[in-house]
Amino acid sequence: MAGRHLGRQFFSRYTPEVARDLLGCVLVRVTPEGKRLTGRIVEVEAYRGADDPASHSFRGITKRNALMFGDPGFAYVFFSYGFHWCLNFTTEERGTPGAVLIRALEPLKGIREMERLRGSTRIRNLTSGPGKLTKALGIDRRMNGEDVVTSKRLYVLRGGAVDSIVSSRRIGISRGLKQQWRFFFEGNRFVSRENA
DNA sequence: ATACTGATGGCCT
DNA sequence: GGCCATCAGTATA
Repeated sequence: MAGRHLGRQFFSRYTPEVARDLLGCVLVRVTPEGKRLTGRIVEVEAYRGADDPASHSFRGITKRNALMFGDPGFAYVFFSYGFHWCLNFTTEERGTPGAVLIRALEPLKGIREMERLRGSTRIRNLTSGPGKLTKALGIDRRMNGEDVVTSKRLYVLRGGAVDSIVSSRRIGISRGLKQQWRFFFEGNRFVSRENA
């Protein structure tokens, strides 16, 4: 393992396990202007394949979801509700679909730049949702397919201390309600919402 | 505090 | 043509 960088093998596991282990890790985004923006991951959701009706990959491979079927450790960025981008990291071995949606961050560094990109100075509102955090980090379709294991502009550092973890149903879906595949830090003020 | 709604694009049936 | 892995604003309490 090279330093604190998350490696390929970290992502090459059962998706809910990867999701839980991503909590507390630090997401790093280096913008085209060279600004380094970082945030601690405090809320995630796991999505799998044929066993998960809420997943984009439930019905098999398509042009959009192909990354979920490929190698682990890549960014899967999709466009949501006509407005927002959502950031995921692919998981599981090649051929087994999976991805972890990054739902909320606790801003650490580059907060001034995040405020600018986000058009808001309310820190609690900066990255407390999947669409908010992509805007704050300047992430859009250009990051789709980025190899997070080798990238210099989008990667993840192993976390330190871990708080108390809670799980719940996933947010904003109507199927796959039985899986408790949303994980977040209990009581963290940057989580998008406490209950589901 | 919670509830509803409009905006808006792409994917899938 | 219907359905979203969302957010901000407005309305009601």
